[in-house]
Amino acid sequence: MRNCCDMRGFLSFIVLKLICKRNMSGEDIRQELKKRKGSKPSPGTVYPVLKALSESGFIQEVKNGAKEKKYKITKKGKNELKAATRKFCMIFYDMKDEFQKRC
Amino acid sequence: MRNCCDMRGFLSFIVLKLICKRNMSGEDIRQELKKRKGSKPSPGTVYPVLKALSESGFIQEVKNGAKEKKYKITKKGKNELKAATRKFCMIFYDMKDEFQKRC
DNA sequence: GCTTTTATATCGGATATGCGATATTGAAAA
DNA sequence: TTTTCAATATCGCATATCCGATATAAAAGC
Repeated sequence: MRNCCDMRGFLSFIVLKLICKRNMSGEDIRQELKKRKGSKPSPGTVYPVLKALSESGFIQEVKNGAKEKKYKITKKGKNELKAATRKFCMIFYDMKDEFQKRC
Repeated sequence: MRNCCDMRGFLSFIVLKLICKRNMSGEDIRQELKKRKGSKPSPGTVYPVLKALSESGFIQEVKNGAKEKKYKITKKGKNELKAATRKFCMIFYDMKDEFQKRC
């Protein structure tokens, strides 16, 4: 997640955040993003992100015998997410109020 | 702000949000982003965004006689911001908690 | 065993973003 | 008036993103 929070490409950030909450597969992630965004990201969008996160050591495959690969976040990934979250909150500082209004 | 919240390019979103809070110039915005991000975005980053927002009718130049151009948000810009904010909150739903922890 | 379906993987390409460099403008200072 | 400086403006470019298409693989159903 080299350039996370450089103002473009928050996808890997979100994906890492999602996997942090619970182990997820590529399909799980596509589903979840469909719920949030309205549109389901294409396979060519999601899988390369998973690969990159995996190669960076931020997530790790959980073997469950099935075709579907679930990923879990690693220690390293948690640290990365923490740092990215800090940045995110600084950048989108104002959004705090919006969330409060809404939730 | 055609593609706001398509997961890349949140800069125009932030800029619109900032200008909504108070009238700002390009320099003001660069300063504010430096505070938040750590690095000051280059002129080539900020001014084209202002131009685009202006051409879309989301912001409007405020004549103050000075060299510095202040922009204010327009009615149309407010609507756009509102819609974008709604999307933002849906996508980054989880971040609500983070903000609460932090602020 | 064969077909269908579902999930994963990869590749090429279009796109827009953000930067650096440079030019221009206008105000203030000298 | 000229110089200096700060803010704005524009241009070309490298880059990463995300998509669509396609391929592979594995499970399920028949």
